[in-house]
Amino acid sequence: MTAEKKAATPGAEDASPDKDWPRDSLKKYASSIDVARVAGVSQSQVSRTFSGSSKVSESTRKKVLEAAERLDYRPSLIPRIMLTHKSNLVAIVVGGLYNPFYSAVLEEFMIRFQAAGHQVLLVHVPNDHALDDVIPKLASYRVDAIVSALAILSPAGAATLAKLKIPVIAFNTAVNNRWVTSVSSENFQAGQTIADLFIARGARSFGFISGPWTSPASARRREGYEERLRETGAGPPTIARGDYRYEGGFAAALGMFGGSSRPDALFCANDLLAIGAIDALRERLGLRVPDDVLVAGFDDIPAASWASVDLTTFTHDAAAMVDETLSIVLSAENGKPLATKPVVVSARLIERGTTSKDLRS
Amino acid sequence: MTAEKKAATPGAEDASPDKDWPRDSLKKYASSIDVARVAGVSQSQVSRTFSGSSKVSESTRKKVLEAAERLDYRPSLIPRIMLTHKSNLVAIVVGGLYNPFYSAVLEEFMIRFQAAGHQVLLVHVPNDHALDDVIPKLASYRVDAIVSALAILSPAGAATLAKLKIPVIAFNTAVNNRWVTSVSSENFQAGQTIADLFIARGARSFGFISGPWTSPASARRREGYEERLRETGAGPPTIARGDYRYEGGFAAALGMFGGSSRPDALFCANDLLAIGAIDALRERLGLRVPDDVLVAGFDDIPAASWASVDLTTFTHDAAAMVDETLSIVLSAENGKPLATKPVVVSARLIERGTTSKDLRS
DNA sequence: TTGTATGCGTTATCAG
DNA sequence: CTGATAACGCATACAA
Repeated sequence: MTAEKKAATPGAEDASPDKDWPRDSLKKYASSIDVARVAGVSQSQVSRTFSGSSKVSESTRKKVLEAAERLDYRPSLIPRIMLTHKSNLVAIVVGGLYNPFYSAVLEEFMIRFQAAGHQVLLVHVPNDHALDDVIPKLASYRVDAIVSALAILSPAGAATLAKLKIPVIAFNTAVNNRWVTSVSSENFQAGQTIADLFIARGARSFGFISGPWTSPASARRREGYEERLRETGAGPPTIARGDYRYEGGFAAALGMFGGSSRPDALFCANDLLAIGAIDALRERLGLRVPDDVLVAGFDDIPAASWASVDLTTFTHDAAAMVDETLSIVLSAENGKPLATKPVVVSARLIERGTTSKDLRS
Repeated sequence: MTAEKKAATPGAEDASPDKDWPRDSLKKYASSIDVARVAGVSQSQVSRTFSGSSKVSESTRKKVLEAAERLDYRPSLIPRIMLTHKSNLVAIVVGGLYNPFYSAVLEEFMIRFQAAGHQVLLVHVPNDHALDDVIPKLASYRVDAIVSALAILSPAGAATLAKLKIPVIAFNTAVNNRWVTSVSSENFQAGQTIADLFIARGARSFGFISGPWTSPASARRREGYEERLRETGAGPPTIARGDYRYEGGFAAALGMFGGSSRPDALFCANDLLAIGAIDALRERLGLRVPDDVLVAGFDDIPAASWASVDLTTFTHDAAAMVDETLSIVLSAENGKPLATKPVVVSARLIERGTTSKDLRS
């Protein structure tokens, strides 16, 4: 049966003209074969005209372009994926965009990847565990690489990813192996730096509001902070757990400063927590920042520089993060294994109003 | 030549066993043929096992699954796209994620689309004009639909889209035709509502800080505001142009309130502008909000509910927006033309502190 | 139930 | 420079 169609092809150029297109309703796009037929050339020439790889005479080129225009032809990239085993698709996995920092990084990535000729497949996973549900989908779309902006990436999740043999770049994760490269900011150093700053401003008692316990980034910032406090002979900080959100910072600060003894310097694992904490101090507890309490955050989200907030914080070197990631992805495309060392990009202190007071004065 | 390979297939199951896989370095994934060979069944059976559409005997099913496991087989979706002319890919076009409202909507979309079995291709375009560069790419990836969160969509851009015969859902655009459906909030009514509220609070002179002139959403909000002010006999509002960003609101407010005559009620086209304006009033001009000036915004971004901001604003019915969009996309997939009427979802007033004062008291 | 053959829309190879 | 043809990996109609 099907052989019949085939058999008819040899002389088909001039066969049933009405059979040209409105055949099946499924077909939405003209194919190179359709174009070829209309232009009166071979399909190869159409392909060559659009890929530009090979030479085509000006006359055929013109005929092809005309026919293509008439049929609204858009070459499909799908078959190419099959042939080359490269989709030019990069998946970005995010767990939530409520933190403006992630939005900003995501945007940066989109721009850069597009510029490099990649398309971005955006994937949302509510939590680390759900990763297993999404991964097969990504593999099925043959993404070239996966960038995980997930705050946390469990060893189990990492294992799932590793099985796919797809290069993975993960932010702020402890995992790092043949298929997973970790990219983080200088979290530990930032913690140290803030401790130094607080001490220089005359602070005597210290507080820290963390992200989720599972967040390596939060843990590292805290470690640096605690270590430096210990080194300088200051007492250990009071710790409260937040969740990286405004509300978490607000509630944690209420708890930490509601009692009798209160810290006079507070480091928060991110800006959202810090802003929540500041609001709790000012609006609910009647404390002044920085006159009574020094506060610092991390991320340098847009709100941190608002006049009413003016928060001391750290900027990630977003450009470097993206650069590194991009180069990892690109080199991985040549089949090379990933760099085996975690990548660390700088975090720069931005001093603003919330630490501008010398507590001894 | 190639025919030889083909000819060899019949008895190939037991042929050169080393030829099994590490053939070409390009190939990263096992194919259904590889699995079939290892399992000792036909490729069809592998396909059937994974698609689940047809019946497969328990014994073969088991053999197939085992082989697949051993080879880390992940069925590719790419060929299916070719067969069905459906990619299950939906493109979301964004112009910038600096506005938390967009991030939130984007996240909502991702979640819903994924739940509906679609993947999201995220595309960034710096401006309306650049849309033309990106569209062909999207067509080449055979996306099923395009959701444009671009604040503006020019008629030219719309025309480009229409040629592709890809369903487009655009937010807050004036365009609406066979291929482009517009989805917006009740911008006009919101403008009226705010005017009413200001008047009820005893305001006498009014101000408005707009988004970019090209933004239809901003224009509609202003129109409703102005119309109601006119109806009630109040003077026309002082207008300043912002750009939907904090800095724009800050600068615009400085200009509008820096002179001798100043409005005592200010409506801003979005929350970011409003927050910028408030900061300018409080931190730079020494004015009190709401005691001296009432302020309202639009979007209900997270920061609007921060204790230090406490901004009166409007929430979009994000869930409805996504619902509508999703149903449009899904129905369009059956080849039906798009709904010809623009979709309007409700905007609900959220009264907060920045309008809590009665100016006459 | 299972196997065979064919097509989807490209690119690459190989003859002309 | 041009045309035929073989893949790529899967789904499906058809035959067995």
